[in-house]
Amino acid sequence: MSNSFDDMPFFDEEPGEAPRKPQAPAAPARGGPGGQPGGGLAARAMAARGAPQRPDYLDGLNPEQTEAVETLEGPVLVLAGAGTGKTRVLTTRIAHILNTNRAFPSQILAVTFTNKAAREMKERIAHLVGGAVEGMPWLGTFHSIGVKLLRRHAELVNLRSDFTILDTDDVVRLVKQLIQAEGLDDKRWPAKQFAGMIDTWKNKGLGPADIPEGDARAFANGKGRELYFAYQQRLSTLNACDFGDLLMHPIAIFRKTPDLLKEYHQRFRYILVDEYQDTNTAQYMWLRLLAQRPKGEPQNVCCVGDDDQSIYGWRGAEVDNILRFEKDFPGAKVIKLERNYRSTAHILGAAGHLIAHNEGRLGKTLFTDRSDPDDIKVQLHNAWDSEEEARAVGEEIEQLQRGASSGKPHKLNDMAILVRASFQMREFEDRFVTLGLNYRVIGGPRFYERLEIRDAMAYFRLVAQPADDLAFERIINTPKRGLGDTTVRALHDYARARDIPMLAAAADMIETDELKPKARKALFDVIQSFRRWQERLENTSHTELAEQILEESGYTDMWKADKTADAPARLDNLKELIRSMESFESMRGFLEHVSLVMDAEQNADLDAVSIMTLHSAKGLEFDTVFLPGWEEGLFPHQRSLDETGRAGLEEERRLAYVGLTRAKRRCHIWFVNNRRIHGLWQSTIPSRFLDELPETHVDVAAVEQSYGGYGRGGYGQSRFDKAEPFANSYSTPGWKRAQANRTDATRDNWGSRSGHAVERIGYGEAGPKGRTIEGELVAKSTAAQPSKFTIGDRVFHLKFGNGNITAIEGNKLTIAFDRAGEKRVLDGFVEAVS
DNA sequence: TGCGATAGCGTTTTT
DNA sequence: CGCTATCGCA
Repeated sequence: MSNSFDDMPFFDEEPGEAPRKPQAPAAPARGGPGGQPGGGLAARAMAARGAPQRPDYLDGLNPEQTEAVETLEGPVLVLAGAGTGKTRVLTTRIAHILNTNRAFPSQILAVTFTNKAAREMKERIAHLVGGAVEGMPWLGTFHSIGVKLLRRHAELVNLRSDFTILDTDDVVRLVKQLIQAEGLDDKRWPAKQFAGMIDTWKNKGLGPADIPEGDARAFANGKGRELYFAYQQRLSTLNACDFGDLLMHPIAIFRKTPDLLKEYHQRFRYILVDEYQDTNTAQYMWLRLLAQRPKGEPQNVCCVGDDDQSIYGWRGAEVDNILRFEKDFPGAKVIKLERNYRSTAHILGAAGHLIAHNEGRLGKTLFTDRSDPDDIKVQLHNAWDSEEEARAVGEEIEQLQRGASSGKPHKLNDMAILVRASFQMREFEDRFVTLGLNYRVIGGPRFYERLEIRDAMAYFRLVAQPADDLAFERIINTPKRGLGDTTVRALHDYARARDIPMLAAAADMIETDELKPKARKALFDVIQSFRRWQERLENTSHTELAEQILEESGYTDMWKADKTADAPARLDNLKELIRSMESFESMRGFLEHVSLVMDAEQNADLDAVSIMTLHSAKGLEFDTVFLPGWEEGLFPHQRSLDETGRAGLEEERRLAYVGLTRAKRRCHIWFVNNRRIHGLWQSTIPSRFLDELPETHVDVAAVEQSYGGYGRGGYGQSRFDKAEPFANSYSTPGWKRAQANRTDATRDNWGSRSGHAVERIGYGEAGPKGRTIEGELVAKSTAAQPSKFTIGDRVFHLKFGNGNITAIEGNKLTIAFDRAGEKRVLDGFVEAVS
């Protein structure tokens, strides 16, 4: 097999992706009417003759990839490291199944986590097999496939097939109503929290009857279970589902009707799952049900994932699913993909060394056999504070853009800033605005989550699905029609008493005299409007209807009359919404799309730096990556350590690994000495992850100090406080610890360092109460202690210098600094000056 | 009903 | 500190 790609533009693409030969004329038409899936006679004949034509799409795959593509019988686990061509394997495998006539497109179940991944996969398969594959009806996210199953068999779980899918916002509102209906204080028992609990339960595959007693008691004076039951009951009445149900209901259906399950077994000859490390328990159960086969029949399940990139444990993903694969699927073949086509040796070296500090992993080491004369080590920088960090990153970006260092200009599109928490983004944005540097923020508030979009959608939903009470309540008085709380409550009660939708209740009630004349008239008008719109549903194009609804309801007028600054933008968004409906066949199709696919495309034309969280960076790659904020408490994040201990630490480390492995050529890590958190300046110490990076692959860039400096007695004991980090190779505590024994809790200077950090960071006395993880003292947030200072005291602060205390509030001091002006700081950061 | 004051809170995010 | 959500008042 030709595995050389010396002639390829370096680092630009994965191997076989580059020199794409003219598409094979091959891509045989398969499965025409009456065609037999197994019946590629010509192909078989050819194979029989012993001169199998090796299909084009297999060219350029390395041996492991080839094995992963060609091992079609029996369970396969592909452990695909970052940048090892995972998607390529998955898509080629599907192409191979189709091309060898082993199955029709409709007999392949391929599951992804995001719609984006599903979309990409479809495109790539189409490309591979020459665009001939119409179908792949069962390629999609767990949820979208769940919907599909559920629409077919809704009646088995007491739904109608036109059920609505509620999003988080709807769910919270519904839960709130239930909590209030129980006569509970919704401040003491926040709906949001309970909605979160329901979601967690459903991720674990637990219905109201299955949740642990402890969980059930923990909420609402022991009414947790009751509330959960009530919630499910209410969903059923509303003919609605939440996201969790899209997994739970299919599971219930399969369990309840084995015959039906058997049909699906016969249908799905091949099952593929992407990002297997991210599956939660419910998804796992779902998969197990579908993957079962009678003894003797092969389980053609192929799961692809990377345990080192499991970063969603906090939302229910069970890494254990991937770690356990061989037990779950006896006889499974495990294929590791470790040859990396993305990053330079230095970047891989740094990332590999870091991730080796984790215990619970299957163990892979990425390598590249390409050598780059320009291979740059990972650059480690320090800045005095986050402002300086943003300034310096901005400068570096401008230099790259100008081509200052390497001669050729770099595109902003090839650069990204990956942060741990979104509050970090702001400083970069501010800086880039002043510089006039284009940037784009990935993630953040989404198009379909905006108020005006949600309102408009509620109108559409109610027209298409008159039983959608949540939509009804949302817009019945938007724009204002004089249908306030009293009216809505009356309608609500009336509807609940008769078990009918609120819209129907409204139609009833205008016939009675229960409402005040004014409300009655207003309600009458709205209902007339809805009747009108419903009639048009059949014979008017959905985009036209949508426009009419927004016009006639007075919704657009409402925003036109609004003189707040963002009103014009909202009107634009509404237009955009209508425009985006054009690509759908019907209102219903559109609504379904929106409930499942909440993302909107970004403007790809603009050359701009990307700013996003590490989480949303998974799966992406950039030439140059900036990783700011590597400080204890932020990264690894304190809360992660507090809440999930060592598992949390390991997940944070995987996040760091994900960050590093996004970079193709250049990776810049930053840490600062001072960061403002919740409005208070806090001293920070370098992240322990920095100490876990190998000297051989990291350069410590010159530390520039704007002012101040470390000055008074080192307050971190990290080697990064000293002029010469990496004094001797592999002598760092982290590395030694990893080498010594992965389980042994050696109390090296980690403990003292973190303990020290605790003091300086001002989290209070960690002291004996601090939690210990593997010999590392983890800072524990504790209540503030009264300050030892008094107003008027003269104090010294590392960042701001000398000043006088003007106010004290617990351990928070307001100080008028001689140079820096008035600031609020924690008292742990200042020293009395005599 | 609508706005201004204020209490509370402050990782990560998909579907 | 800055955002949001809710409350109380006009």
